[in-house]
Amino acid sequence: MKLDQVRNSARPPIAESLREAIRLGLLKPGKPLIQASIAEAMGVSRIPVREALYTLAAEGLITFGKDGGAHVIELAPDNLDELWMLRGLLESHMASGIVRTATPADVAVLREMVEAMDDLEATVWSDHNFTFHLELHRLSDMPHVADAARRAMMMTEPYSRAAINLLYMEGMANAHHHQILDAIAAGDGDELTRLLLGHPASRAALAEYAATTARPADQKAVVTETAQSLADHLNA
Amino acid sequence: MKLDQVRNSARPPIAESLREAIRLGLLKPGKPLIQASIAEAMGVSRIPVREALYTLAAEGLITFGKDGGAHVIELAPDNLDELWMLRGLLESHMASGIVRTATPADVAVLREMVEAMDDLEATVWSDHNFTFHLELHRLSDMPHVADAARRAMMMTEPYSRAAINLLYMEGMANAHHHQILDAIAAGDGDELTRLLLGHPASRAALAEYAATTARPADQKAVVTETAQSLADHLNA
DNA sequence: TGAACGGACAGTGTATACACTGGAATGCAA
DNA sequence: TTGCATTCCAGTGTATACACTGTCCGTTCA
Repeated sequence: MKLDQVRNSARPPIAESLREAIRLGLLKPGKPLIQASIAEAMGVSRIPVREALYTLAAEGLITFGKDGGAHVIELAPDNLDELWMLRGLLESHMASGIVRTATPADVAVLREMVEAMDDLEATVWSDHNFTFHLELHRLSDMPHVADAARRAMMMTEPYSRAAINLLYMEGMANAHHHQILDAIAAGDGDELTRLLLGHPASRAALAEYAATTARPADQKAVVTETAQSLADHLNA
Repeated sequence: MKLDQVRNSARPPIAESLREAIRLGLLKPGKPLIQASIAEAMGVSRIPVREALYTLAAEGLITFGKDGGAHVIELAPDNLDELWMLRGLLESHMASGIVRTATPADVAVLREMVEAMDDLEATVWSDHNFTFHLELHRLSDMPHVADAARRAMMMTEPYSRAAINLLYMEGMANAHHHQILDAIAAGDGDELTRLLLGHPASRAALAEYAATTARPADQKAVVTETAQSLADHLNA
């Protein structure tokens, strides 16, 4: 939902900074999110901060503990498996829409993205991967399915990033992207469906990683300055 | 997400009343939701009302227009189709979990629900149908998939209810429920998957209805008193 | 020693007050 | 009558102030 187009509000930037900080693992799972600290970091009162927090809570990125305080969500390996599977299910469902609506121009854009990723190191690679999948979602022309998929992707992203870093499987992932691209270019919906369901190897790798640590690791990333300073302020 | 267990807050009841009023069609799509009116109806200030509104917005039940005001979401026929399909997709994915975890006691509970629905008139039937599906979701043991399915179901519910009323197909729907029940009792995951994807007849009926009117009709329902009085206050 | 009490404190929940904005209503001139 | 400027107002955004609650820690008493 494009909730972030409100008239003259300080809330959208707050929510977006928090989302980004969580997604990039700058704010670790379980970390308490103190309203006053966020307010201070963003230079506003607690009112818009609270509203941003409730938005994120409904998005599943944070939860309110028994103490009433907000915390970055913690995912058990089971949850990670489920969300990873869910995202594959939704993306594979989008395949038919993608092959239906993708124009040659769209394919060209995707090709550019995929080829640019061939040369990236793992850390920055995850950022591009994220964008690539969002673009696929957009092309599906199924806004609600895409919304659910994005939600699942946002929740798992900190863990996925860490797994990518550790397992260094971006070579494999890039091959996967090229296959996706070819299927779209060929208009082969069945093949695309199969590809987007997720290849077993990467799911197995992630599941293994999740079963052992289930915790995001520190990593470099392309970060907005406000998200970075917000995270710094909260982690201090 | 069980967001509604906050310490000592007036917000959860507000959000729940609004959800219910929207789900039951007491508040029509497009209806402006004036913060001050809701606050007055619930006997609180605008602050907790605003927070409830942002929660519902993230759930997709309301949107904020260009004027900055909140409105009950309006769904075009395309969106309805997509959401019905999405819900079917998610529920069919849950089939394996349901047959895995459902105990004989669970099946007995479901049987009681299904048999009770055989004798209900269409208006109240929808309420029980809603509960029945939530129970299926719970049994799936896939909380995040269930959450996405519930979300889709909440969004379409006002329209579904109206369609059920108009098309009076609850006989068919009840037969469907009995089949679902049998598949669970038999532990037949494949059959349950097929059933939960949605039978074409009902989807066709819904789609036809959506294509013509795409608007919920007035109807009787089992309503919480607070939701009813809230809706009355806002509709006055 | 150990356990119960109590007070400071950190943090959340929300009512009130005020600033801002967009649109509708009003009034005036041509 | 129409066009336009001005005023008003309904409604939102948010800062401030205060109430409440749970927790931690020191103190006191058995």
